[in-house]
Amino acid sequence: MQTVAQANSSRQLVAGRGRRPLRVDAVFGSVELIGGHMSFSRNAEIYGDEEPADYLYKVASGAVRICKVLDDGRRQITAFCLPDEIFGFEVGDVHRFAAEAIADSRILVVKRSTVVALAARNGDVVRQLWAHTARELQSMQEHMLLLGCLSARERVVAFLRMMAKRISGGNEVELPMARQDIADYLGLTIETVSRSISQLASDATIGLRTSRHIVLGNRVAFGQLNA
Amino acid sequence: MQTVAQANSSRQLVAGRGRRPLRVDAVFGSVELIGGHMSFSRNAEIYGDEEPADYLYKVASGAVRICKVLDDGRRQITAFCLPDEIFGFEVGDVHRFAAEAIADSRILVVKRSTVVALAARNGDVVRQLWAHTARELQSMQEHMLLLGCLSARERVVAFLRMMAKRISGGNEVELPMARQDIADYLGLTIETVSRSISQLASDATIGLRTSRHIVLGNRVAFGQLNA
DNA sequence: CGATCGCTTGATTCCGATCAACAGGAGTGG
DNA sequence: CCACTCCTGTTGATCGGAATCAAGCGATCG
Repeated sequence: MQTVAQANSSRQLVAGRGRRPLRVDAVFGSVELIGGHMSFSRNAEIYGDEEPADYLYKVASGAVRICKVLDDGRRQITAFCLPDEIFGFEVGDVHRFAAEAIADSRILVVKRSTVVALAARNGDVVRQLWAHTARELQSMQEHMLLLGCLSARERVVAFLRMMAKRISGGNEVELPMARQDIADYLGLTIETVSRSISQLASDATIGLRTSRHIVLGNRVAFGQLNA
Repeated sequence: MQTVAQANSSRQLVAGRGRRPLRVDAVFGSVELIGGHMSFSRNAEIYGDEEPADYLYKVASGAVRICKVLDDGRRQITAFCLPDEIFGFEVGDVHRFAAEAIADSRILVVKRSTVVALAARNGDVVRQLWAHTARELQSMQEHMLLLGCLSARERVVAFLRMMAKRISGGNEVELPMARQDIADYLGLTIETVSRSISQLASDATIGLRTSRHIVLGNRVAFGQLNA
């Protein structure tokens, strides 16, 4: 991990002092340049709910879940973060949700103070942070639609389609997360997720190479919300 | 509705040219100064899903629902907007959800281009927009927890507590929305909402002055997530 | 006044949760 | 190596909470 002073000199490198203003991705694309990196093994906590938010993170490899657990053990996963994606930056100074590694992961880290200092001087950085928050907001809204309206089967189909799009862009996925994580993301139980996937497979709506390796049929790959 | 030129002169007024930088609320607090206003009757659409996002709105009186309807008629309300609250500003140029008046409402309106122009020149404006988006994100995440984890009764209690806090700050609420809106917000049916409220009343967990006027008992007013 | 709307309540159905058992690896240690 | 356990995922049986279907009530309105 670097000091703020070192990060500041990096900032000038990134900003290209005296040249054009920072372009989109100037911060997020350059996390590698100004931060350190850490490794987390499967199920390790990256940060906890209510902990101070001192860092900004970017997935280098592996995958991360953003979640919160209620007193009685019920858990909701609000998002999965895949390679190249950013997480952990809060407007306040405390994390509202926890972040945990789904698989063994390498995570890039930048001090929050570095980003804040950057943002204080450069409006484009703030614009990027804002745009990033707005994209997160959008996917949360989509997810609320899923949680509020869709049946179990529909949720699983929507999930598989989304993961296929995000991970491979095609119609074949290697899921990085366990069934329990899928269940907690979709607001279902592990049994219901497993059953839904089995039924989709026996419908030939999807193909199951292994339990984690799934091939989407054309209906699922290109259809609308309903399967 | 004013022109951009007029709005720009307002900007200088608000910014206090040559003085301190814009304070928090410089944009949102001054919507009255730089925009127009419109009236909407109950159930009127303020803007639709997929429509161009040309304006930023602020509730003067009444209340608004932010929602999306699926092809088959299933509807999810993602948020309610109460007096003094802002809605309708998107990062992209298209609305992702519709906005409709819940009750007869007066809505203040500012052209998006005005805000964008302001933001282009003033970093604090961007910071405010970002902070606003971040607050929205936070409440969406809380709502996902509700939709993914809570039982019907728990959802209704959480909803009543939230509305009481937002509207009166105390333990008594006059709900501005119909049961159907509550149901679509909580991911339940109207019958389940009605039944839950009736049961809470017969438990003496809440008091029902009228169907919309609700008094929260101390357990509900100050308790945690579970009722 | 009938008609519509918002809300409530009752009866029944059904989807997903729960409880329970088991199969296939992966890792561990003798 | 095998026996062992642990972990993940699947499947079956049953239960229960919320959805659905249906009816009725009071208020508001044309």
